[in-house]
Amino acid sequence: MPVELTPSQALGLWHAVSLAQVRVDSRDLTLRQMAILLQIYLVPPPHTVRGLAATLGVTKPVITRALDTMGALGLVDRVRDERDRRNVVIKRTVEGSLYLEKFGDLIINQGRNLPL
Amino acid sequence: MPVELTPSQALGLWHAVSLAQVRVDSRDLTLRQMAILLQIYLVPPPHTVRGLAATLGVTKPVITRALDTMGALGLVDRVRDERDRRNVVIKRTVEGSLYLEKFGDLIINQGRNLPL
DNA sequence: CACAAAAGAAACGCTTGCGTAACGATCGCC
DNA sequence: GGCGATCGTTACGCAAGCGTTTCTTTTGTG
Repeated sequence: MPVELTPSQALGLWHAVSLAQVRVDSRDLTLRQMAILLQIYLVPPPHTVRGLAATLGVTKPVITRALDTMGALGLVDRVRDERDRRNVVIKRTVEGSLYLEKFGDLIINQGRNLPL
Repeated sequence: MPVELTPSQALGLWHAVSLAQVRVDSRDLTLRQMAILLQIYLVPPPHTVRGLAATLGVTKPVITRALDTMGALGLVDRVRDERDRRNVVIKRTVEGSLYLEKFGDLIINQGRNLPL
């Protein structure tokens, strides 16, 4: 189910959401961190460092650092894969789900209130 | 003209756009920087450091630094206000317009290609 | 004219992120 | 059992961001 947007709506929506999010939450995630977070929560598991790095087109340390940061914020969790102990499986958290749920609501509301 | 989105569409759109932007452009603007940039380009001028700080709910140095960075990237320009030389007026640039135009297209295309 | 107020920048010490390169742990396979 | 390959992390030197405070320039007002 595609979403059809005009250029003005597209940028206007991004503008309104960015602004609202900045005002409401001092956590200033980079676009990369946001992409990682959404990938983890919207795409079926399992997620690994290597897989995320390939998906995002960035190096592994970038993923490691983002997981450090977002782990400290409680947004994600890391668990060693017992079947192949070289791997780390990235887990979702309750707090992360809540964070994205609120963020989704924000998008919906800002979209609804777009100026005509 | 409001945009009606389901929770899945809202987060899915943000996910797809973030991912595509990360892959296509190594410039990793923070959410704050993006909010500032969009504010400058979507809201009628003039824009000042003080005004942006108030709009974003952040301190003035945050704006100064963001303008430094984005100025170095060619996305914005600063000009002293000749009518009140304490002020600095933030100007749009051709490169900044291009950047946002491409970004808008990206949003539109990702919205159009959202999974059903 | 003097002087407080205002705008923006710069300074300070700190934190976080970067890319590259090196590292330890673990696996698969001969 | 040994050994190259793979996975994630750590180390390194550096760039950029943060909040707070201080400074410089300019304005307006008594």
